Amino acid sequence: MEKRREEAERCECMHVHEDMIKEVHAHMPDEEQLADLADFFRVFGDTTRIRILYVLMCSEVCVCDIANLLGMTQSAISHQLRVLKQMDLVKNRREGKTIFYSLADGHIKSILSQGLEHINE
Amino acid sequence: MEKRREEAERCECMHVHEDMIKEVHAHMPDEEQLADLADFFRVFGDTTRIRILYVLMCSEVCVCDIANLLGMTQSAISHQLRVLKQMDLVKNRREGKTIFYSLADGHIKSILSQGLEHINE
DNA sequence: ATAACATATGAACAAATATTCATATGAAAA
DNA sequence: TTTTCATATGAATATTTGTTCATATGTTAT
Repeated sequence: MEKRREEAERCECMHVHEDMIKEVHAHMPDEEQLADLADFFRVFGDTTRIRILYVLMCSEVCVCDIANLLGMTQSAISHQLRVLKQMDLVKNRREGKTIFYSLADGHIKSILSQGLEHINE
Repeated sequence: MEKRREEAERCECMHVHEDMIKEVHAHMPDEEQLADLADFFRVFGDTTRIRILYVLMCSEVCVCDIANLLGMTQSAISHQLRVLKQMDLVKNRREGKTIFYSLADGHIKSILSQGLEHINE
């Protein structure tokens, strides 16, 4: 029976109160904000990007210096810098042939620190 | 020529000072910490997990209530709760057949808030 | 014991992602 | 103008990831 099949995946328990359901929905960010939040944190979810951010914490650096510092190809770094730029975590500035990248936002450092705090218990 | 090929990907510029290179490496977390950091933030990089965390901010809830609240299958929620648990973001407690989940850590809320702050500029 | 229910989990699949390779762009130097 | 160099980008590929489906585990009630 179809009905049984549908219900197979749903459990019927309901420990939660009516007003709690309302509270949850009241505090839940809307779909767009949720997506933006996830996108934002996903950027920090890659060691290459985190390394780049740590480099930029020290100083403004050009793409190829980052590549050399991290021992990776220019292309890989460039692709990741684009991701970081799209998320407004870094900004850049041209000087002749060279393009210098720097942190766009002061509290990037504090977000990474909080992450470190957590993983070090 | 092999040499040309190798160098094709590496640029030779070096705007960076010697002591800067040292400073970068001094401040850079080691490989293990980088991986842990990335793992930690990647957990926040999915809307389902973020939604679960927002639910748990309101109260301790059982798996199937979360599933019902979010309109998702029990299995999907269970898989994600495992991820959250592995990362020590949630804890659980058994009461008969039911297993109640709750936030493991107070500063999860503050991390999400910082994320929201950033995306709202 | 057996049935019923809440949760967990392994396998399979589709979608997203990071890197590489080859090449394009854009600026300075020759 | 042509070459050179720093950077960007599109396509291809391998890996990771989220969900589903089917089923296992573990607890309570019958």
